[in-house]
Amino acid sequence: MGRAPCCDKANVKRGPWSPEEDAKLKSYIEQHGTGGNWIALPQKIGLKRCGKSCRLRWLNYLRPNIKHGGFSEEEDNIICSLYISIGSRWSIIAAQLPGRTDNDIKNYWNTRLKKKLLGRQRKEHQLARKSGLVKQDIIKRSGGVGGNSNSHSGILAADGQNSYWPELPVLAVPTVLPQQQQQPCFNDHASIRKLLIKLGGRFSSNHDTNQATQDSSTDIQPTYQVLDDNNNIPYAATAVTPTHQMDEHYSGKNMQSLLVPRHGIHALNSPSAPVALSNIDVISPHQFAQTHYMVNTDNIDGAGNGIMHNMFQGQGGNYVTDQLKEMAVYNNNNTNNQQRFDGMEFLYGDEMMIMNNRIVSSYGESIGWGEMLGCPPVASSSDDYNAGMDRLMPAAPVQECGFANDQLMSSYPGAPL
DNA sequence: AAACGCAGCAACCGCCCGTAC
DNA sequence: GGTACGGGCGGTTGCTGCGTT
Repeated sequence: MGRAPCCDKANVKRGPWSPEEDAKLKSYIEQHGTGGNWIALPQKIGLKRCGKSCRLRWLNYLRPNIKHGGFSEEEDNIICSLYISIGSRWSIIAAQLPGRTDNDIKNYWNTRLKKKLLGRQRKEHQLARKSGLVKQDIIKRSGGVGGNSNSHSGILAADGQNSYWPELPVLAVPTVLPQQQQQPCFNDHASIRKLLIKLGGRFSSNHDTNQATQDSSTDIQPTYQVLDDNNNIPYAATAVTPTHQMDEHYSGKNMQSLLVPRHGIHALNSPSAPVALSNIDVISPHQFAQTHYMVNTDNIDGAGNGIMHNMFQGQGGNYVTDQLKEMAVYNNNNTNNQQRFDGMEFLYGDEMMIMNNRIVSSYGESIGWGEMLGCPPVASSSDDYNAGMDRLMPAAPVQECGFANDQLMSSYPGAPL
């Protein structure tokens, strides 16, 4: 059944907004708010516009504190990191960048970042061809699945060099897939994400491509925790952003406002990425497994306590909270796995499917979530989970594990409800 | 100087989801 | 439980300005 249009298209004005229209809309909303009904709003103020159009105009342009253009390197990195994690969910990405709108970020991605990425990819490809044999040898010696200790590398490299993105574990997939011998095709999210992973997320011009090709597979770097004065782990942007390069928003006095509140959202046992839930799984498969699902949503205060409020002010606390809750639990739903797995093929090759919670590759192998991500496959309780994580990452402290609720804890992939 | 092509961005479109009835 | 409706979102379109030929 079709839907009735939200407005009479014949009688509404379309196209660019005039200053007069802007002024009308802005002054009305500032005085009266939206009244909870965008459809009725234009009639109230005598605008011949569709309600949806008014909403967009307000959200993307007239709303206070909107920033346009001038994206920083840090913002680039955050956008790319989140793109890897969650794909083109621009509204969630926008929630991480104060003053940015989803539309702005979407446009920026489509018109600039993607091209920037392509430019780097060409360089990478040339270098990869030169160093391909050497790299394979190093991967072989470094141990492959599980035994690869670089899978929980940290925010900063041991030598103090920036490691914008933590390294990803090298999985025991065929080292060179047929597709990888060709120029990648960037016609879908998955391909772009694969490239992002391959590049290690380094978009900064001060990162030369040599560095990029090396540290994605060869460096074994210690983990650094960035803690605040109260031994809390600050905002997850540190995972993608060296502390000394963080912009003012994420550093110094503002850092305090970004701290995860006690008993709030916590990334469990995440050595390098203390990930506030909203940052989801910015980084490594370890973190993808852990931070994505280990969420004590009971303690998320949608009304805006602590980090949630500070990060999402103006976004509607409950909205973001709900988004995050959704992400925290989705993996319990097999039907969602396929959708959510889109773009994660980089973990196990291009051809794969999910059968009974196991990922089956085109190579006839089957691994569980936990195995694939280097995590305990099943945690039936918080103790089990912690034990498993201790085994895997003994050096990584558990910060404020929010195990107030076993149900949410069990949303770890493969865990029982 | 004119024509053309391209990049950037604002706005629109259509679908999905949550909610009220 | 089914339907209608509004809000929200991601994808796409089309306009504008700038650079190149």
